[in-house]
Amino acid sequence: MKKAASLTVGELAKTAEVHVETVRYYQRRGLLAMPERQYGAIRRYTVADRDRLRFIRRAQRLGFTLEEIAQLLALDAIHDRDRARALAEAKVADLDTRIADLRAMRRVLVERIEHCAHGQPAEPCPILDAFQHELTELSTLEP
Amino acid sequence: MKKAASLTVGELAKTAEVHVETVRYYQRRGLLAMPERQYGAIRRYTVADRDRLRFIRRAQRLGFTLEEIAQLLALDAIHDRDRARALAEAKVADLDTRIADLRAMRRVLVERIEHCAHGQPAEPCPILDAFQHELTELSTLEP
DNA sequence: TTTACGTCCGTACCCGAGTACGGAGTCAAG
DNA sequence: CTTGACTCCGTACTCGGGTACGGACGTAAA
Repeated sequence: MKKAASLTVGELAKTAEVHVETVRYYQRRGLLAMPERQYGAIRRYTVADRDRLRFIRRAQRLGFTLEEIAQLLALDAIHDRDRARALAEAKVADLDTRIADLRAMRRVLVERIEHCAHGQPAEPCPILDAFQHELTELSTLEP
Repeated sequence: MKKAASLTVGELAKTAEVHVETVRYYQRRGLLAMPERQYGAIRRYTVADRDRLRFIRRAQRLGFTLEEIAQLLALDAIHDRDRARALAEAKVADLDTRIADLRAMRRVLVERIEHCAHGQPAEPCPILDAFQHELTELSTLEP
């Protein structure tokens, strides 16, 4: 059986695989709430905090900035459903663009690898020549 | 008819949509060669430089760091075919992971949008609750 | 109840990826 | 042959996303 988890900042950081300073930094940025300290005691965190922290890290790996992640997290709290949906839909469109670009890049890379495997050993393997020309029509992400 | 292009750094920057300082920065980082100046004259660039510059920007939008891009560009110059292929294959694996993560994120977001559209207007639209739990099994990118 | 380890907090520092600045040199059009 | 725009180059600054440091306080186990 597991107790209703109450974590110190160090435990929180460890289970979410970040440094304690990072937790504090996210709190300063408003991405994470700072639980009240009881009677000048140390702060206690919950598994919800840990999940939120993990979510932030995943989103970051996917290329979202902390600013964008703050927006994503804010959807949660929005009671204006239309606005929440619109924001979420914009994020989906963003994801679609990224996925398409990555797939295009992958396609070219694989093609070049095969080409390289079948070529004459004497000549160099110009894996990137193709990039110069074939990726020209990639859709552009918003700036 | 087009003349055999020879660009100044300003023209180069403009056609690749970066700032002049960025060109200089990439040269310092070794991503871009610095053409010789003839007799203390100003430097002249070619369309190949422009293409390389554009490639760098595209790769960057896809989430590669300048360091990684330098590696990608280096594949071009490698005559050790096995090594070039191995590097390219590692990049493909990296792309696969990123694509999978983005798709997982997209799936969850779309599902939540639909859920939100069908729910009772009175309750909040917890678009992100799902993220907390359903994205837990996302593959992790290398750190 | 002391000792060792953790928390709390401010402040300072670091790295990646640029951006800005300013003085001297280059070049083309008038 | 001068004027105005551009180039060259070093150095300094910015901004996002953290890391490191250090002194004072909290807490659990010996």
